[in-house]
Amino acid sequence: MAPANTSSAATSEPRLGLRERKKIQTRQAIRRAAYLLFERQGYDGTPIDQIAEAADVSPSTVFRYFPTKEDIVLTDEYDPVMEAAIRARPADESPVEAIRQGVHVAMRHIMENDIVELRQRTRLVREVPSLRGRQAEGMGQSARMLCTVLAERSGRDANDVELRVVTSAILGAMHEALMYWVEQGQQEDLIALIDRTLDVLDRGLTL
Amino acid sequence: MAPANTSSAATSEPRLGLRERKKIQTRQAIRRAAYLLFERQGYDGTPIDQIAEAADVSPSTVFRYFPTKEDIVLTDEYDPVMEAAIRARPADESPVEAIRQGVHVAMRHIMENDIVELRQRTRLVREVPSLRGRQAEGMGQSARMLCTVLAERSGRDANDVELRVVTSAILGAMHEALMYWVEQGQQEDLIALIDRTLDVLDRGLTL
DNA sequence: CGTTAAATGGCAGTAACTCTCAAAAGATTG
DNA sequence: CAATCTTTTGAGAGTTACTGCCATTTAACG
Repeated sequence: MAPANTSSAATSEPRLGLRERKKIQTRQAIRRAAYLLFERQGYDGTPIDQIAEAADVSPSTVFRYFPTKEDIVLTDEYDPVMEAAIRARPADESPVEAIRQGVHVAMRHIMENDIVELRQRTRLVREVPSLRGRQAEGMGQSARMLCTVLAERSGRDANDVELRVVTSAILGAMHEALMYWVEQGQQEDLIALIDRTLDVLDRGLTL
Repeated sequence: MAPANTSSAATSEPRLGLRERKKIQTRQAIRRAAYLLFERQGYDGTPIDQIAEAADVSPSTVFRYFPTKEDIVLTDEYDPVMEAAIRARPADESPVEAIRQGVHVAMRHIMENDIVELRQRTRLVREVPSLRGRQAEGMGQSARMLCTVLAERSGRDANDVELRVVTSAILGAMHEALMYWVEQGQQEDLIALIDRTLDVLDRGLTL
């Protein structure tokens, strides 16, 4: 199998050493193999050893790249994107509105690059309890990030209860919207759905 | 051991058989032993075998009572209490308000019975990632329950997106409040804190 | 008391990790 | 280019949560 360098992201970046390139490649190989096997025989039905074999690396290496099996599925690097997007918004905007814009940007980013993976991943998260649990962890991280950013904008402490409550509520709501989306067969316009979700929050959770 | 309970002794509750009583007893023994060991040597530092030994049962039995180690920590039976409380509220009350009242009732219930355990448990949940993840699962259950109840009141479908968003946001927010509470040393009045949290939601997540 | 059903304990097996160490491969310097 | 240094990899042994299976004990019931 030839490398085939599918990344296609205008490789104008600083030339990475061979080591770095191989690392990225291996990482991708493992994830690809895993997703394929998960699709075919389910998450729980796929032992790490088998993933390792399919990706042509040793089990040790799999664990080196992904500390837990869940991490193979749950790896998004969109937090920084969203963070940047929010920072770019005017400081007098309401938290909900700022986050709305941040999510819009991150969403467009995802849709362009790997919407297929988003579907697959969300489906897995929905079905496998341990993944759902792990993702909640990730949301905790995102929440802390949002708190920090919003704290700067509003001049509050990043540990302010109300601030933390706001971010947690928003993330909880959006997660639920995502789940709804996959349950419905991912037909709806995701951005519109998220907007509706944020509207509900905006108007004080009235029905 | 002689039966001794047969007729004369007014055994308070609907007379449980010896079997049932022993089961409850065993369950409690395991949990007590576990909490004690967790306190002393941490959650991850305490293998099931040790818990079994301390509770004077076999490891098999531990797994029979608690399908996972996490379940030893996370077992609350307050959902039904809250459900009943919400059902008792007038149907024209807003979701947030109804849940507020439901939480009040459940909280009082907890405070009277096992506030010590609440502290210990919440502390554990805060510290141990796997527990946090598992608890998120539990919140999912609670969310579905709330959806069902609120659906009846509002005449909506229990699967309505907005309904689901509302419950998820509320639960996410309350969870965060609880975390804040333990972080601050559990000094504040928990009920007041939760009220503040719900107020934030009520006014549309403005700061 | 004898029979039945449930709870228990022990044991073997699986799978997700963790640790350690030696070999292989990329980077670096003379 | 060779020698050395550093990073990545693979292999093996060990831990622990969990699953199934079967024999034994123990409560329930006629």
